[in-house]
Amino acid sequence: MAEKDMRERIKEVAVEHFNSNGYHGTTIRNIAKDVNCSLPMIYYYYNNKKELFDEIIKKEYFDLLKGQAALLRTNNIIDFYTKFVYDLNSLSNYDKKVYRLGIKVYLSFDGDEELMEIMDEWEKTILPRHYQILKPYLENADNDIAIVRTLVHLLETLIVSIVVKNRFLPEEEIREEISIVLRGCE
Amino acid sequence: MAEKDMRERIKEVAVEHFNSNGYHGTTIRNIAKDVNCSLPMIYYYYNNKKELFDEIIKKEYFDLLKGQAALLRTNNIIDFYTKFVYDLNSLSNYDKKVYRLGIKVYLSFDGDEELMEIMDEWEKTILPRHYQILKPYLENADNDIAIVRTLVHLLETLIVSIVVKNRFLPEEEIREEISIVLRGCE
DNA sequence: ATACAATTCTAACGAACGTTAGGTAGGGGG
DNA sequence: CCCCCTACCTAACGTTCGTTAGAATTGTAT
Repeated sequence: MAEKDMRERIKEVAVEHFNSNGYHGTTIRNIAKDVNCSLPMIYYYYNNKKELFDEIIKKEYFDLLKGQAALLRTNNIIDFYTKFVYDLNSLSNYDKKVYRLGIKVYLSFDGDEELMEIMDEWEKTILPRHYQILKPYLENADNDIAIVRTLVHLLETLIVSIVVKNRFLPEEEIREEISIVLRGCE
Repeated sequence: MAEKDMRERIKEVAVEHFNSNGYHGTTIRNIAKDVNCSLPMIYYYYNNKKELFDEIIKKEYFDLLKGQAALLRTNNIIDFYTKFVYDLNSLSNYDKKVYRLGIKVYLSFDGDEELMEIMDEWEKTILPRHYQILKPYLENADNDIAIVRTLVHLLETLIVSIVVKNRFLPEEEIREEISIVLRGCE
């Protein structure tokens, strides 16, 4: 009967519900209804509601982030960052929802203290990572750290636009904005 | 017995709860407990939970936004935007929470369709407004619209940092980032 | 065929939810 | 003194929640 692995189907539907209604707004009953299984089925695969939510953030979301962070870069830094953002447009619906849910927790709009701490740890790695990427292109800038910070801030909004607000951002607009911040670097 | 107007006290506590636990995570009982009043007291002043939430967004949040939008500007555009962001640091705790809650609805992490539509209407006014402010300083730029868009995007992240993540942003950092985007304008 | 484990179910538990019915307390005007 | 309105209460309604007990079903190895 199962078209896919039941455990996976539950997680997919859960992502949808947590995304639309938040942790507290999501009910196990509604998940079960959409999965087309009985209610205790959920408890067969996940010990409780929180464990289901945690697995989505800890596994799915961070897998996504780490995949992104490991992208190889071209030799043109503006191309690289443009592609980095633009490719978010074509993320699968599932990945987009996972991403959105992660950002929700990152902004402490959902989830709990424990997940927030994991987010904080990750956040600390962001600036240094981009500084490493950009360093070669910023050698003749006196405000290199500020430029990296500004770029990361801009990226954050662009990511939110695509993933959270579910807008499509044209490549040209992304390139324009990144170019404005990285003006003078090449 | 009432130190303040009861209706106002309920709203203040409600802001706190909606902020920490979201709409679905907030219970009328817990609000009543923190207000130190009985449960039906809430229903004496507000018809139901949703009306309480809606009043916070529709009145408190948009009052805040409109107050911000009406700020007078100095003759130095970088000073103006730096002050615009920096002043968010010293928002009252209540206002900060209202702001945070508004952004949560804006990102459709909470609230309902109806509130989202109000947010969309507001959002449409943002770019034109800043374009009007910046136009005089951008006359010799060919990508003026892109610069305005980039600045608004940067502002969004800075606002989120202060209001949502509850960080303090030093004036100098704000000024640096805004200057990078507005490089060449004065 | 039979035994056993993995998978899925029906039914129900207690607790907490939003909301309401119907009361009490107190003060100001007649 | 009594009436009535405002402000507040206790108690309960019906519903839905997360979770579990325990049985039915299915698949698989012998």
